[in-house]
Amino acid sequence: MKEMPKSYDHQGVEDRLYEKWEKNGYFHAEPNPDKEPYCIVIPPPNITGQLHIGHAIDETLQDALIRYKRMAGFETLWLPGTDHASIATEVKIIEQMAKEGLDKRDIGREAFLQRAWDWKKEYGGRIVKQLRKLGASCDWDRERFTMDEGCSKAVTKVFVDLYNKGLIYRGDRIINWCPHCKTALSDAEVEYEEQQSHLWHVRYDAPDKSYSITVATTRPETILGDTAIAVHPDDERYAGIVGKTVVIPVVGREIPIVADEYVEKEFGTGAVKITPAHDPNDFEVGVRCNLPVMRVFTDDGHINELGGAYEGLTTMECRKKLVADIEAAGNLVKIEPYGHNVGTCYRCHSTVEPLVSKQWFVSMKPLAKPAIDVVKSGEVKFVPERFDKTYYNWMENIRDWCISRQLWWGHRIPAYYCDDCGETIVAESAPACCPKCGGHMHQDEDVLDTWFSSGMWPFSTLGWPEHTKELEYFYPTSTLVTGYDIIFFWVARMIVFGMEVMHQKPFSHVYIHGLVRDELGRKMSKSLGNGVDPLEIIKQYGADSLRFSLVTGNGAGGDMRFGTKKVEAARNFCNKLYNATRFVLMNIGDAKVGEIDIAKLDIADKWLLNRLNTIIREITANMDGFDLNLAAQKIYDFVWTEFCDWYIELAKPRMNGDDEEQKANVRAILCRALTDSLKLLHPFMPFITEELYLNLPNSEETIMRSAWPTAQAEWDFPEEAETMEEVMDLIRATRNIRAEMSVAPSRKLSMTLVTHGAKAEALEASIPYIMKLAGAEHVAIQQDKTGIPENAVSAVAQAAEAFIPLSDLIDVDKERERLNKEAAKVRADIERSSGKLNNAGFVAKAPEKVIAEERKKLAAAEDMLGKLEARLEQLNKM
RNA sequence: GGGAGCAUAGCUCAGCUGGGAGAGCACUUGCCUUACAAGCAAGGGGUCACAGGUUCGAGCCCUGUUGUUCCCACCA
Repeated sequence: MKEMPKSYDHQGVEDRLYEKWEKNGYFHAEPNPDKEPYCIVIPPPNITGQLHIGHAIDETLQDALIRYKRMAGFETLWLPGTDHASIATEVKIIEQMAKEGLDKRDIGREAFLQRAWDWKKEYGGRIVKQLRKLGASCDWDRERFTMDEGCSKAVTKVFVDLYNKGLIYRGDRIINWCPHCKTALSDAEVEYEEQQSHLWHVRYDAPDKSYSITVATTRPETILGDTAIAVHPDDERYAGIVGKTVVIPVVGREIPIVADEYVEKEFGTGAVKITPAHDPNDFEVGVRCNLPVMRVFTDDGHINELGGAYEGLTTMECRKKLVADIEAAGNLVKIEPYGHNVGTCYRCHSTVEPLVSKQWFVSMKPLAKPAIDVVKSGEVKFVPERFDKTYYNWMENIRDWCISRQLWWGHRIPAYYCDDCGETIVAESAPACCPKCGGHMHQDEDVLDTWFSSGMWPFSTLGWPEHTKELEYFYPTSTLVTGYDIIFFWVARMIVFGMEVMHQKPFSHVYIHGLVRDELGRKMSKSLGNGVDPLEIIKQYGADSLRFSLVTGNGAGGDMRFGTKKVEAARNFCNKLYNATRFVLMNIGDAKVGEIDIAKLDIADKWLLNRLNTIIREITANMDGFDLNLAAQKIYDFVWTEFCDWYIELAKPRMNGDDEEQKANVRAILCRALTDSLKLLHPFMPFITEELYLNLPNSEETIMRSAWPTAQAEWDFPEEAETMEEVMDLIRATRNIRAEMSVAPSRKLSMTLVTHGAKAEALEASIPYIMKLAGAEHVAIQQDKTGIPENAVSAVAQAAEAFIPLSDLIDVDKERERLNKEAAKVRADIERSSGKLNNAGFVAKAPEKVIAEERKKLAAAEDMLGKLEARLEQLNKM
C-alpha cells in the first residue's frame, strides 16, 4: 500500500475527479423505461454572472438531491443552461460600448446584436465553468440557453398562441418606466425603497378666484400633466364645486373638479390632483371619469413639448423650478416633510416613473386560476410549505403582466405592422406582405421580458414544441430549487406557463432556500464589500468543505450566515474522514476483505451495525423529506463520534491481537461501515468521498453510480446496542475519575467491577474494551465487594460499579464531594420519575411504552443511588 | 394596511408527528495514546422572549404581549 500523507489535501483531487466523471459520461441521462425519472432544471444563471455564494447554495442543494436520487436508482437528469438576461446583458454591452465612445443607436440593431452574441460567446460560458468547480453533476450534453434556437421557437409559439387566444394584447396602459434603462418594467421588477421627501400643498384657484381648492402632492413636476382635481363624492366641503373648474397654477390650464370614491376624505385636504399619464391610481380615475391623458415626460426622464417653459428639463430640475414658480405666484400653501416609498428599477435602482405607454401585456387573471389550483390541490408542493401563502397572495392579486421591453437583446416580439394600413399580424414567421392591403410590414421593435422565456424553461429545455422522448419521459420535472426572492419572477410564471401550455404542472416540489448573509447577518453586496467569493473558498478549503458548510446548520427557507469558521469545521471533517480511511487501509494491508460474518460479531460490532442501520434509515427519510441539513448533521455525527471516536478505538484490540477470524471480520465491518458512510456523505461531499471510496477494497467504478446504502435486517441488534452504550458509560465514568483525580494517562489502572446478574456476562466480553479505553491493565468482575480495598475510588455506572485502588492516599473530601454531586443528580431523577409514576393521570393516560420506559429509568436510578449511598457511608467511616 | 418568519448555551444555529435540552465555535483541565494536534479525553455553561391556555406531560400545540427581520400593498 502506498504511503498516505497525514492530512487531506483537496488540491489535485477535485479537478482530476471532475474531469474523469465528465469524460466517462456519469452525468448523462437518457430516457430509460426501466427506471423512474428524476429531473431538476437549473435556475439558469445570467450570462453576465459570476458564480457567487447565492449560486453556490442553490447548486449545492440541487447537486445533493441529484446525486442522492442517482444513487437511489433513479434515471437522474440535472439540466443545465444559462439565461440571456435581457436588461442585465444589454446594460453591460452598453457600458462596454460607452468606453469606446459608442452609443447603441450609432451602430444600429444588427451590429449591436452581433456584439451581444460575441460577448455571450466570450463570457457566457464563464459561470458554467465555475459550476464545475463546485462539483455540479449536470448533464452538460443537454446544456441550453434561453435564446438558443429551440427555446426561441418555444417563446414565439407561446406568444402567438396566447395572442390568438386573446390572452396577450397590446394597449396603452400605465407601466413602470426606468428612465435609465429606457424600458418598461413589470410590476415585479420594481423595488420599493423608503425615501424622505416632502409633501407640497398647492392651491388651485377658480378662473374668477371665487373659490379655490388645495391639494397635496409628492411629485409636483406631474402638475404639468394634471387633467383634473378629484374629491370624494360624499365630501360636503367640496359638494358645491364638483363639476366646476380650477386653473393649474403657473401653467394656466383649466381643469375640472371630479368626484371619485378613490379619494380619502381624511387624508391631507381631501382633494387630489389627477395626472392619469403618470400615476397608476390617477390612471384608473381617469378611465372612470373619462379624463384626457396628458403625458409630459420623455422616455429618458425629461419634460416634453407639452411642458411649455419647462421642456427639456429633467424631472428633478422641473420640480425645483416649478415649485419656485408656484411659490412666486403665491399658490404654494406649505411644504411638509414626508416619508414614502419610491419605486426603483431592480436592475439599476433608478427611480421609476409610472407613465402611460403602448406596450404588450399578458392577461393574467384567467391564467392564474389553474396555477393556483394546482398548488391548492397539492400537486405542486412548496418546501417549506408556508411559501404557498406568499404564492397565493401574489397570484390572487395579480395584475396584467407587461412583457414588452424597449431593448434589443432578447426575443423580438413576433408582431408585424403594415406600413400602409396599420394592420397587425402576430405570427411565428414574418409575413411577406400585408394580407389586407399587400403593403410592406415591419416587425415590432421591442423584445420580451427575460422572465417570459425563463417561464418556459421546464419544457422548452426538454424540446417543446417538438414531441421529444425527453419531454415525454422527464416532464413534469421533479424538484425545482430556488431562493424565495424569485418566487414571483420565475416560479409563479413557470407554473402559469406549465398549466397553460403543457396542461400539466412543471414540477412536483419547489424547494425554497434563503439568502446567504455575511457573518454579521448583512446582505452580501458590492457596496459593503462583504461578499464572499466561492471560488476563493474552494481554492482554499475545497469544494466539499464549502458545500458542506452551506447545507448544515440551517433548515429550508431560512437565511443563513456564512463565515469561514463553518468552512473550517467542514474542512476538519474532511480530514477526519481521510484519516479514518487511512486507518482502515493501514489495517487492511494486503488482506482480502470479505463479507461480514454475522455469527462472529461481538457486542461492539453489533452496536456499530445497529447504529449504522439507524442512520441509514433516518438519513434516507431526511433526504426524501428535503431535510438535507439533518441528513448532513447525522452522517457527520456518526462518522466522527461513533465510527472514529468509538468504533475505531474498539477495533484496535482485535486488530492488534492474533485471532485471524476476528481480524477478518473487523476488517469487513470497518470497510462496510466506512463505505456506507462515504456513500451517505457523497451527495454533500462528492470529491473526497469518491477519492476515498476508490481506494477502498471492493469499490465499484465510481461512488456516484454505486447503490445508496440500505438498512440490513440482520444488523438490527437493539438490546446488544443498549448494553454496549452502558459499557461506554462505564468507560466514560472511569475516564472521568482519572481526570478528576489527575491520574496520569500513562498510568495503567487495576479495576474491579462489581455487578450482578446478566450484566456480568456482557461485561466479561467487554473487558478488552474497558482495558483499552479506560487505560486498565487488569480488570476483574465479581458479584460483591469482597476484598476491595477501602480506599479504592469508585465510578458508579449503570453497568457496574468500578473500583479502582490507587496506591496514593485519596482525598476523601474531594471524593465525597464528587459522589455527593453525583447522588444529587440521581435523586433529582428519582424524584422526577417517581413523581410521574405516582401521578394517576400519567399512569392512566400515557402510552404503555412511555410508562415502561419511565419504570425502567426509575429502577436504574434507584440502583445507582443505592450504590452511591453505600459508597458514601463507607467514606464517612474513613 | 395585509401576510410571513424569527426569539433555545458567550457567539452562530439544529431540535421530525408533544414523552428526560443538542452541535459547531469560544471557554476550563489534562494529553504529541502507532489514523488524525485540522487531533484525543474529561468538564463548565440554558427559567428554550414574556403571560395565559390545552394536556397526565409543552422548547414543540392554541391565544395574547413584547422585540426583531422580511415580503406584499402604495393615502396623493
